[in-house]
Amino acid sequence: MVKTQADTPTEERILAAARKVFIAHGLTGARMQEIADEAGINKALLHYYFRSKEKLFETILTETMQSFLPRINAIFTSELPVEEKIAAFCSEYIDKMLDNPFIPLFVVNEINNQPDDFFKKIWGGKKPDVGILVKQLEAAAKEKMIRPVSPVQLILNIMSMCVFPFVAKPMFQKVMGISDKQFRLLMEERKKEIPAFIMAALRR
Amino acid sequence: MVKTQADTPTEERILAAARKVFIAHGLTGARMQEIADEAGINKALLHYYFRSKEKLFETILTETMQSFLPRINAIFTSELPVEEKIAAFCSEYIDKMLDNPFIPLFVVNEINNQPDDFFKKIWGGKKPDVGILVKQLEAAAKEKMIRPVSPVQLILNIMSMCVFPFVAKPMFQKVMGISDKQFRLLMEERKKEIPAFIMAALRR
DNA sequence: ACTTTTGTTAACCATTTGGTTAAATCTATT
DNA sequence: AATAGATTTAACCAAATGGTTAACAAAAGT
Repeated sequence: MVKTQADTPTEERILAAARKVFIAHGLTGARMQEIADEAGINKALLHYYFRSKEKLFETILTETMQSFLPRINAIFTSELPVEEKIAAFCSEYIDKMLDNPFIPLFVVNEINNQPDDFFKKIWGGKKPDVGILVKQLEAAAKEKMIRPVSPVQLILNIMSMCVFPFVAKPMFQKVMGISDKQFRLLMEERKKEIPAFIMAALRR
Repeated sequence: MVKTQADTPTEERILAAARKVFIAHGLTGARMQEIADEAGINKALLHYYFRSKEKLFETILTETMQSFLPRINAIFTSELPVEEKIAAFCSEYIDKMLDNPFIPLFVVNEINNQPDDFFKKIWGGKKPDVGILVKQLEAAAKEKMIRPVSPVQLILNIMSMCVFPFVAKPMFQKVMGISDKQFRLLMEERKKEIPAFIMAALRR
């Protein structure tokens, strides 16, 4: 006899349901009852396994960020040449977001609601280190490989072009009248388009 | 005798307070009591002047969008040459957002929460028309003025670079350790930086 | 078999929240 | 001044929500 749902451990079912509901509605918007229903269990069990809404949320948040940050950090701190580093970053980042399109907006919102809590809980103090990239850019500019640029502005540009389309996904889809499938194709295209665009702007 | 607050009409005080609270917390997060307190009036007055929370919200939303869209639309549909059009758009858009840094995230969120309602109420059906810009880009590419580009990708790039820094403002400030004043300076810089970056990427 | 521990549930509770009401106060108008 | 109309307030209400409790079921020791 196959119990496709019932035999997965309760705790995992809760986490899966909580992720879904929290990402859809955020911390304040999410309802404990909806999480319970989604998991197919009694609401009291949520408090049995995780003490409170906040605790449950924190668990999801940590878990989510852990799936993002390490690889990004690895790329940033690697010694890849600038061009490859940018390409790797864009490709990796966009791939991750294609798997979880709602995460960027979710993260941005939570940072907005409790900036201090967020960073302590998630990054344990170690921000992504862009120091190496900055040095690489300065070196490349000195060797006349690229035009001199403000590293801060460039990093802002790269991040913006990668992340914003996901934050504004519903808006773009509505304005441009494109389906989920078409959106995904556009983003796949961007994995090469953005690095090409950036390098075209940098080369002298 | 000067009553700096008391002599502004009640309705205006409500609108000002509502804008502040709604923009800070969004539709669901905002509390009617907080709006009343902020306006220094009794909560029942909110329902006396505007029937419900939704109605009040809709008023603010419409008002807010009306301060954004017309000028943007004007630039988009104008016959300015590509380069100037892009420069004008960035400068205008960033200026608007510098005056209301919270609006982009606010708008993105509300679109996410009720995509259909939003567009009907706000745009009355007429989306910003990028048709002219697309034709200009194709023409410029044919005349070898710029490299051929996917207009959709380019527009995505422009919008992203202009808007995202405001959506992610708290995050950037935390990560890069910059003050409000410094952030403003960075954004002022971007009004020229972004068009320059884009044109450098486009020119052949 | 029985006792203890763990897992699960329905019913309940206190607080918050959008919204209402009836009485009070203020402002014209006659 | 008296009346009518608009404005404002305190008290109240019903629904929703995070959280608790006490009783019950299922495993796990013994």
